[in-house]
Amino acid sequence: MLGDVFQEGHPETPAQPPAAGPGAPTEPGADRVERLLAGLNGPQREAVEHGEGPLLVLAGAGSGKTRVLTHRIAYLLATGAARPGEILAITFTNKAAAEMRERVGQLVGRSVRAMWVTTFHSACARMLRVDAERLGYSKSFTIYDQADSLRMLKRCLGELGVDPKRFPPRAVQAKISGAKNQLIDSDSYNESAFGEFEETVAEAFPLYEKRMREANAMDFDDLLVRTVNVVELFEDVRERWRRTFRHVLVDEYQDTNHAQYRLLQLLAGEHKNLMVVGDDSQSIYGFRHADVRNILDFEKDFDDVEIVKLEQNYRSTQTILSAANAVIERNREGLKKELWSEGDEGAPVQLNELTDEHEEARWVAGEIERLEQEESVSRSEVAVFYRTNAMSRVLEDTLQRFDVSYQVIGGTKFYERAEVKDAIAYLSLLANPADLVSFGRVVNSPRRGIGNTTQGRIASHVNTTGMPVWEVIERVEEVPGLSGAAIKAVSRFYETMAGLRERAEAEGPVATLLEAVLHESGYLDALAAERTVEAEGRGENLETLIGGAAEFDVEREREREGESEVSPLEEYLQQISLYTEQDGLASESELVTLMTLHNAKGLEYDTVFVVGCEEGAFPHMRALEEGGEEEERRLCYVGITRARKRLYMTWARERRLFGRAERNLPSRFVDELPHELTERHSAAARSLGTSWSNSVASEVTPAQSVDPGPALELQTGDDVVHASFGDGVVTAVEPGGVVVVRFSGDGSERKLMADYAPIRKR
DNA sequence: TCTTCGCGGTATGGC
DNA sequence: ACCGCGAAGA
Repeated sequence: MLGDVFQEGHPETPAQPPAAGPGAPTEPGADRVERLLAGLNGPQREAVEHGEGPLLVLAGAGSGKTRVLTHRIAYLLATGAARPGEILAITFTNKAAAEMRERVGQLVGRSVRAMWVTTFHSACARMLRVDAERLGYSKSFTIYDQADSLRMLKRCLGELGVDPKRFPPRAVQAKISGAKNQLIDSDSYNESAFGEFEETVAEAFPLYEKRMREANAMDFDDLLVRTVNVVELFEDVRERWRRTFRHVLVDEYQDTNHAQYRLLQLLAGEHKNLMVVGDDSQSIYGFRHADVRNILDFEKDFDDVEIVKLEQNYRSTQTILSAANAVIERNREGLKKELWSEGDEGAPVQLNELTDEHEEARWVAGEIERLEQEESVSRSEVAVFYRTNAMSRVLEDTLQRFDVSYQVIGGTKFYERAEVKDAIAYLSLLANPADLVSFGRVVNSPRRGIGNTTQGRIASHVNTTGMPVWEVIERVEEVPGLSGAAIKAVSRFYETMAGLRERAEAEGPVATLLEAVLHESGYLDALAAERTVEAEGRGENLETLIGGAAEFDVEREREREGESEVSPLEEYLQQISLYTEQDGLASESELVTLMTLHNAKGLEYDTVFVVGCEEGAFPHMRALEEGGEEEERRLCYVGITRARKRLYMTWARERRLFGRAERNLPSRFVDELPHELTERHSAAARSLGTSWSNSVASEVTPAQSVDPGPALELQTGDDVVHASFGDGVVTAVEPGGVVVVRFSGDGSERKLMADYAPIRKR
């Protein structure tokens, strides 16, 4: 669904797997049920066949949990226990939702269309489109992402005269978000606020809520909290959704927070048809207030819970599983589970020490090339995981230089680019005339001579009168203190927008509207006038955006034959505001996949590299400070268990952070791996000539043969390739790792740091 | 009002 | 190493 906007076409799913056949609907139920159960192991079958009432499936990594969920849904349909429209299946990420939808579709065909298979946030947004008016929002409320919400909060803090140096807006935002996820409102927060900082938060909290409501906007937390509010406050709403969702299924239950838990209780507390699937060992979202206790206490929270444990792993080699088990065993908290497999022993875990992040990246790139050439490993079956997004940059640079094409999941997202946010903000303002943050974003972009002063006066007029910003600019002459020039500029802006608004209200295709917006606002003209490569790139991004909108239009036409309660524009905005780039770029193409460990959950690859395994980086220092060692270890467990056949863990002795070189020890998690499962290599020891570690098996460094290796090895006469200067030849090697290279392109001779310059041997 | 420059904070993770 | 913001200049 969401994900489809940018996914390759629509693989118009033939939707009928061999099992169900075209005759499925008329096939006797018993047969269909038998086919659904065939191929499931004992515990899996038990979970699928579960009758009414709460069910907890403790599913170890790779134990076929999605299979159980999808088959359970199909089973409910096949046995007549539920109709498609009565199913609510919740996951945490859009990617997981898209996959689940696809796989359910393969089992049950087009009836998947009537089901709600989505994320918590999407489900809530959808429910709120129906009922938000009960809480004083209009249906067309805007969803603010973290950046938008921060802008709003900064505005509020400014209004209160809070010094941002003493009370960083981000910290205030985190506090408010934390409170909301605990379902603590601003009044109760105020009562328990302690100390200067919390008292400041207690002051900002209600104002922020007020301004958000005036802007008819919700942040991500609001989506959950407001849904809980509306379901809790209004009996008819509660009854409606309870009747609608007679079966609720939740994936990754270990990652639910209190608000989500409460919502599930409200929706499923009565009929109790709640199936939750999860693995406490993979609980890695404490930072966004997920509470492992939810899964640990599920048995106590509901009566007559059936528990099924899935421990047989169908994914990884025994070596990888043993490594995972060894790591997770160190945690004190958690339910005992032991993964086992009928599969092969497999290759040992490869541990590699490198001198710095550049060498690490080169090593990974070289090893990917070697695997491809010597073991015919497809690049699409290779993934590189890192702890923080910042680590992707060096990897990206290096892979590019090695001509290894890759895709990055997450990270700087398409929808977070300035030009894309601008375009969306125009649309948001058209859909929601009170959207002050979007107004602030677009009113002077492109430049219209409406600067900070004018904007500030408009904003405070909005605050004092409580009128939507749209109405304020419609009657801009009433805003106190504005110069004649400012009034004129704002009026012109208003006229343009009013024309666009009429088009929006005609409810035509979103793509057409978006194009009109970009043209008539002068946005494209301003871009064109820049005449820079960057501006060109931004133009291309906007074209991509329009293309995506066009796909949305087609999809909407086809999927929902006009039975939607909201306008196409509103629906589009909702979709993309919850969309994060999972890059449908397709797994068929030969791309190596890069992502954070958090993003990796739920995925699997033949070959996995976990880079940056250093104390301080992973486990991350900030996480350790917050007492999150166990969560970091679970994150490591998640990373390890993604690998089917080959697992590499690498670390760099030195890594640049904020431009400063930091020396680090290998991650404690590396040391927690039993020696008999690993093979340890060190390129660092060799190139530096010294080693801090005796455990380095220096005779086992076969990977070096294809690694372009530490550039220190360059000799006069070597042919090299530089990322930007192209081909060249080494004319001299100087002490301190400096090489002199003459480039054939322009004949220039340059001194380069062999270790850091983007060069490699030919 | 807009643009440029320089400083300082930043980069744990995501819906 | 990069981005955003404020101050100062145009």
